[in-house]
Amino acid sequence: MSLASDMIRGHTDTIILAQLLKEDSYGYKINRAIVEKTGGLFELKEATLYTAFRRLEQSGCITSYWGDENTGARRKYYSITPHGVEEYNRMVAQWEQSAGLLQRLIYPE
Amino acid sequence: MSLASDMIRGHTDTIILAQLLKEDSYGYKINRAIVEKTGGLFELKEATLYTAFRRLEQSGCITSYWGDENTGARRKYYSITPHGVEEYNRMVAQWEQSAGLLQRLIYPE
DNA sequence: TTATATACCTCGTCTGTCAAGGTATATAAC
DNA sequence: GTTATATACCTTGACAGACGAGGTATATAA
Repeated sequence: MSLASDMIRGHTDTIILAQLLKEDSYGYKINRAIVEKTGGLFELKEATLYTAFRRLEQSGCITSYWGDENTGARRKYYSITPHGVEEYNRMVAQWEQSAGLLQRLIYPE
Repeated sequence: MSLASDMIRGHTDTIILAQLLKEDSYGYKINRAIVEKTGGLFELKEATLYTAFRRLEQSGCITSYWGDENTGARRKYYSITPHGVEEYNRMVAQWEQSAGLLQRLIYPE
């Protein structure tokens, strides 16, 4: 595992939920958006991405439906649920808190 | 695992090295310093702490020696090595980069 | 002698990540 | 026609870090 991944570890769900706040989307597109936003510095590995979708759907944070494209590969779309929005807000608050803690901890004195 | 722990995951080594930059120290004291610095909001679990010491010593980032207390429980002191300092600097840079990436990723738009 | 604080350690489990593999559709190149 | 690339989904098995639960030992205070 790369160091950057270890740093992002635990935030995968938050990142995905953030993408879904704006509009429904599907795995491939979400990953492209992440790569673009970070200027190619970060991407979610496919296995990680689809594991996260399963986890989020099981916990009621997202729901899914198949798109009705009549051309190209099929797409599975995801929607964020009200519970997902709550969880998102909670996770962002957690991130802000733990980022603050780390700032205090990783610099000497 | 608590959410906060998952956020800190991967930063344990950096936190420990940061403590050792100032002076040699031992496990129990390092943990107390962390609890104090974060106002009790975070602590390293003992199993995590001693796993990290083993990992850091094996990778040449720290060395250890037994203290010569003639009272109380024995203490195992750790020193950061030049290689450990390098690693620390690398990890801090990584943290700063990934914190920036996350800022861009966890907020919509 | 019982409790608390200090101080160290290990074992086994859990969870998130990811390499490696797979399937299927559409387009462009040769 | 077939080979390559892009799109788009998925699963399996292994790995690594975190940690609950247990253990050992010393000193002091109740």
